[in-house]
Amino acid sequence: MKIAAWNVNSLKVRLPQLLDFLATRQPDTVCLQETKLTDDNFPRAEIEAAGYRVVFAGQKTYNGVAIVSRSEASDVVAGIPGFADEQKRFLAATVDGVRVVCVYCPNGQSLDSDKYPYKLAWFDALIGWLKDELTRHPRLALLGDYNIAPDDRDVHDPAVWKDCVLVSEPERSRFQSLLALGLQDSFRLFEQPEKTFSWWDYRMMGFRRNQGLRIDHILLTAPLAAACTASTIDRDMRKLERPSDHAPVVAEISLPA
DNA sequence: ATGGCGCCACATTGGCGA
Repeated sequence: MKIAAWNVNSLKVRLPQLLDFLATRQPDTVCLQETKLTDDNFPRAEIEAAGYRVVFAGQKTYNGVAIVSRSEASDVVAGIPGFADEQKRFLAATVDGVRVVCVYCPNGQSLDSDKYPYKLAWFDALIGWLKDELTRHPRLALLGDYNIAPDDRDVHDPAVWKDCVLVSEPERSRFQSLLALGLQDSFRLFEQPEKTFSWWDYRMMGFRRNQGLRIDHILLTAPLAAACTASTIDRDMRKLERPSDHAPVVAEISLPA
């Protein structure tokens, strides 16, 4: 199966690109972030017409997550259980026997912002929930926009970004805690070209100059990682007219029947 | 020069993203 995560930065604007992505890449499951749509405005009919099902949790203007899948999603959970949060950033569902967890992790804005401790607390809640969830789901994939570049290899200019939000030690420590739960970074299971990123600033020709960060990830439990045959970042989607600032992250998994 | 781009909304400017 092919699974993907993509921060679309407004599904209203990016719907034609999503439909193109579904048609040309033929993924089985796609986790979307930053749909920026209330549920009553979600383009369910267009996605279903493309042969997919979809579950979603959205709000006006900001955030919003969705899981698009060929197969039906069951046991859908919106919001991290036990963590009170108005922001729609978390959606979990079981698809094809895999627990799919779609996350739009907080950005944090800057280390001195109120949004920064919220980001750390949000990750702590996610980690706490996962610890329990993993006991029930040996096949679990955590996909989305983590807003963390885990390593200096994931940063175009580590000196410029040193100690900034997205790379700070407390954030990277949260990412390491996810790995300590037994999850594996699918991208790093394979040899990868240097300076491969998933996000590039719209400004200053960030994409043309490849001034980016790798902040979108697909983490897999051991049984899925063992069955993972490829993990890539689909840079071509960033080359389109009016692109999202994020490119989709893709993992291919060959599970025994 | 702390800007630069893109998206959204009680819009023609400000909040936010990363």
